Amino acid sequence: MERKRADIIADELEAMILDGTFADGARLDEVQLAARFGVSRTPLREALQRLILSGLVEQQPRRGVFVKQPGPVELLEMFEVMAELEATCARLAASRISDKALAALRDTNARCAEAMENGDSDGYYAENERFHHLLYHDSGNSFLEGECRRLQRRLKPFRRLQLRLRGRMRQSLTEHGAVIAALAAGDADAAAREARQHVAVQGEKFHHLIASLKAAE
Amino acid sequence: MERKRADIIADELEAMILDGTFADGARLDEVQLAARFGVSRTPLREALQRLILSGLVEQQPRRGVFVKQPGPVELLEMFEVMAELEATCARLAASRISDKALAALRDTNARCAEAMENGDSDGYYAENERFHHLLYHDSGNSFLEGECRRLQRRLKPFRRLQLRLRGRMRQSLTEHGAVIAALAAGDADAAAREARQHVAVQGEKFHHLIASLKAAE
DNA sequence: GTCAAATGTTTTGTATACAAGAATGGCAGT
DNA sequence: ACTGCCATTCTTGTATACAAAACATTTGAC
Repeated sequence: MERKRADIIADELEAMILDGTFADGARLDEVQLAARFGVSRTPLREALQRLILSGLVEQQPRRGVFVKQPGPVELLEMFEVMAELEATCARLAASRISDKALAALRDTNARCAEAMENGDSDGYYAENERFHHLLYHDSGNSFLEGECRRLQRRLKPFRRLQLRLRGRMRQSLTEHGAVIAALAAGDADAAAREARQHVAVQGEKFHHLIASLKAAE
Repeated sequence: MERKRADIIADELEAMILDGTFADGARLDEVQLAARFGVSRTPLREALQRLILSGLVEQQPRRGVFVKQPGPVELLEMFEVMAELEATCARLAASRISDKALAALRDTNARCAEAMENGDSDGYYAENERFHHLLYHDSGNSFLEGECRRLQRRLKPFRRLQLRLRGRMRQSLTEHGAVIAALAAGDADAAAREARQHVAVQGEKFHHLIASLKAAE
């Protein structure tokens, strides 16, 4: 199944925006980008359409598309929704999860611990992401799973920054453990609470996040 | 701010799909539709792109796009997510809602009651929708509000069907009251529970509806 | 010198033309 | 009669050409 060029370009553009290749508010010039990718405007516009709908850029009719990096408020809102979505996954998983899936969660968290001990930040990140994806899946609701993945993907770059905070990995690990324990006990409310708490960005942490963002500019 | 033709076409196509103008699995022929709307393939393809991303149709590369009506399982999953999203709105609103907003909710529900007494099904539907949109807004999280509206819009046609069930309007009204009461008391957990229940019931009712429809055939 | 109108340029939105892959139908061979 | 292969045709994907709207610049009047 061959993907079309527009798909590839959309992915590349998305990566570039998330990587900060384009500044906030920068205009994405169609002809310029078309030349850069070696295609005509048609597939490029198709790619832009996708970015518009995913919310990464904004279109002003007859004027062009501009990258729209989320501001502090919007970011906080998205994290809040992410926390609630993951809480929902945990709540549903509490009564639906299988022993095998529970074991997989434990296994993944063990690998997180291992990566932490080795000081392997990238490895930790990968296993952490796996943990969350497993949780989404364990909700037993594939639509929910999809929505979670979508939002997580959007928040990825900001989440990654958070990991830099000192001691975050160890704390995160403990929180994963709490979620697992609640799931094992079949306690839906506790599982939801722990998962929400794990993702929620609050007070001081948020300030740090904003500060890192500014520092990264 | 002038909308472009592609936007209008996208809306019309969406309405047609939701109205059942196209059967499930039907192919949307580009040239045919372009002729029908009196435009070239370019804006039409743009409109199709939007439908693809909103999940109403599915694209098979090099083969075309096909309408993808959600099956019973997917539908139940979506209702479940809707219930949880609205529960989240209620939870957040419980600690954030203003007296004025609370009054607006009460007001809207009163109009629901009025419509019910008049046997005005359409009026009830409109005020009910307004009630839910107010709740989304009262979450104080505009990103969440947007996600809720998006999913609600997707579920609209199915939601509408279930109003036919006997006694549904009265029950719905009572449930709205319970949500309002919890919000007034500032009880986040209760508000979440009531809102979740209110929407979840719709999912269950949907089962009944499916059964009735099949029985009626 | 400044403001404004007009023209020219750039850029988006749309139409059409072209290329390539997939479906279809016929033909031959068994 | 049935199956496999080839050619034709149809459809999608991409490039280019055209139209119209926004932006910039220049020129003219006060």
